[in-house]
Amino acid sequence: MTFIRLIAQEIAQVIRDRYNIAPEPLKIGTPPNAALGDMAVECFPLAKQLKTAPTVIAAELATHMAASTPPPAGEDRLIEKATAAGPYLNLTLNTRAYFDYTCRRLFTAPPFALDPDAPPPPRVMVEYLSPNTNKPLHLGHLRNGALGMAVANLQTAAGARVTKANLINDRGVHICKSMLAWQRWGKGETPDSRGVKGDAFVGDWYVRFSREAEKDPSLEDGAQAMLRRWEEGDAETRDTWQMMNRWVYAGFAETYAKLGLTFDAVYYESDTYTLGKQMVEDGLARNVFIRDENGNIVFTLPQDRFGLDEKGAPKRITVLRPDGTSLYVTQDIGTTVKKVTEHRLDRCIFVVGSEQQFHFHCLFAILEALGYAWARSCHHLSYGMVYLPEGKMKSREGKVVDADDLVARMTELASEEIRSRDTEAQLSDAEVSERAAKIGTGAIKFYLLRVKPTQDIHFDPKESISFDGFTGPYCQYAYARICGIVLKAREMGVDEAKADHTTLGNDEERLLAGQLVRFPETVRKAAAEHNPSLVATFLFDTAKLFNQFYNRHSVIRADSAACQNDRLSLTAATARVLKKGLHLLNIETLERM
RNA sequence: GCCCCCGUAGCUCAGUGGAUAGAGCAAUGGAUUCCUAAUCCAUGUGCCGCAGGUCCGAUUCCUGCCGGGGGCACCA
Repeated sequence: MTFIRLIAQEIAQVIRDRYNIAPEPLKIGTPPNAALGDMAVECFPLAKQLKTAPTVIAAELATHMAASTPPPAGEDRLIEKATAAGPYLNLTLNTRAYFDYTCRRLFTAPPFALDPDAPPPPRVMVEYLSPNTNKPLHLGHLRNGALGMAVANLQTAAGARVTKANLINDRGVHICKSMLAWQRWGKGETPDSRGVKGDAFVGDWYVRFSREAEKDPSLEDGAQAMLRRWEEGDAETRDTWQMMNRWVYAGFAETYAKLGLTFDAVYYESDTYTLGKQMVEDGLARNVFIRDENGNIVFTLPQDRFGLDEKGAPKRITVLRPDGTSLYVTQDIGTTVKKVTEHRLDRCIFVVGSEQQFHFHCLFAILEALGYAWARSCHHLSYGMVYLPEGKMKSREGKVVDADDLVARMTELASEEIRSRDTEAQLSDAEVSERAAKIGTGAIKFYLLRVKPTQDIHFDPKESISFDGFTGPYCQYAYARICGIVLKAREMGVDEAKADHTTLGNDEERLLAGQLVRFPETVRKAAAEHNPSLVATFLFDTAKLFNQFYNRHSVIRADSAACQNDRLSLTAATARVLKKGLHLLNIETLERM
């Protein structure tokens, strides 16, 4: 049971005592300043329920609590004092119970510890990244990857059994373009012979194709012809395709490793693109689909959710062409059913940009019409675009922020920063690059996750990404600083296991505890809403509250041994929260910075 | 035309049906004999896009409008 729920429970009991009603779920907030108390109960919902002014209720509850019999000696009540302030009931918590919970029990309840009574965990697939194999990853993929990993981690924390999937778009005319350009102008070069990453190598040929095709439009026909040869299984075409894809995968693997992107299942569109046709045929036989006047098999979109078209007729989408060739949605029908069946999924989360919202609305409506009950728990995690100052990124023109370049640049910046404070040059090159990698990628991931997914991001490469303020490194730094304190304090014999938390209670300590105690609810909410930015802002606030505490109070130089132990205990609890939270965002922690 | 997202401080963004709407950046000044100054403290600005409606109370919910972005299948 989380701390906030314990508080709510205690208040609910008081309300039952006083009014003989079962209150609606209570909202526990924080008073505007620490002097008022640790937590606040809003009495507005009760006012509605009891048909009494909220100010009267707050006052009556405060009086009732003051008059009630204290618990037996040696047993702590959570709420020590309750004061009415207008429509609010402000609570001052029992110091010992408050900090004991914060420091000792925060991770003993869901979402961090399994509830023995919980039903079996749902099986959830998070599908993310979904790169094309004709070019390297760019900033948009970084946002997708950061979101996918964080959402998967949050689902796991919330008790799900998660499978992370990557559906690689390894076929199609865009890949043929890279192949064609390489065949025509590549002179047998390879990534090795040119000394570049395989994905960058293939991407260069894609850009080259686009440039050449502007001068010579017949190249487009050449790419189409190559796609036909690919579909016919032409050996030479397939060989080239496999070789170039292998180069790309080798490049991707390096990028994944740098960013900590991992997958439990990989699907290739070359395997799945013919799926779904049979399901469409079956659906046609069951009248889920109809054949239109042009011979297309079409699906009529439910009017209640999709409205009507400009002519006032129900909207339709084609799910299979007259010649039996499939479409985007055809293969997604097949692929989704395959994934759900293979992994016995209860839910599917698709991390894909907002420009594909219509597609997923259609896909889910079709799956539902086909009779799949799980279709209702499919979710398209739609996120906003990443813009550059000059507008939308365009791979064709090479107008993108390359993922590897950005990682390299941020890592280099971090590295300079580390060296500038390593004045005695004691750090080895290996140590510097290890720290720089964690800080550089941490900055990027935090930057991409700190805004809610629906928000577009305007990325300014000139300003780049900062290490100060609302950033990943700020949170990492607070953690590293704590590690320094813990190390030093332990050397001095300070022992948080001996803490009884009775010496704590100044404003900074209370505010910090009030923050830490809300971590489980924050994680739960972030998981439920698929919104990692809630965790990012929470971590920043936590680090900030810690820094404020740090600035005014010393652990090592505390007045008494008891206080040293208590403060070390609170400090260590903060470290656990920061570490867990950063890991949820797939950001690494460092013990020294 | 229809659908989705966004509109809050100079900039980038949080936020909530309820206490005085907050952070970061940028600017200015200050703090280190002391646990890491990638830190902390102080100083300012807001018709919360506009107009209605619901409500005891709306920046938050509803409707309409304005502005920006994305999408509207037979490309993926």
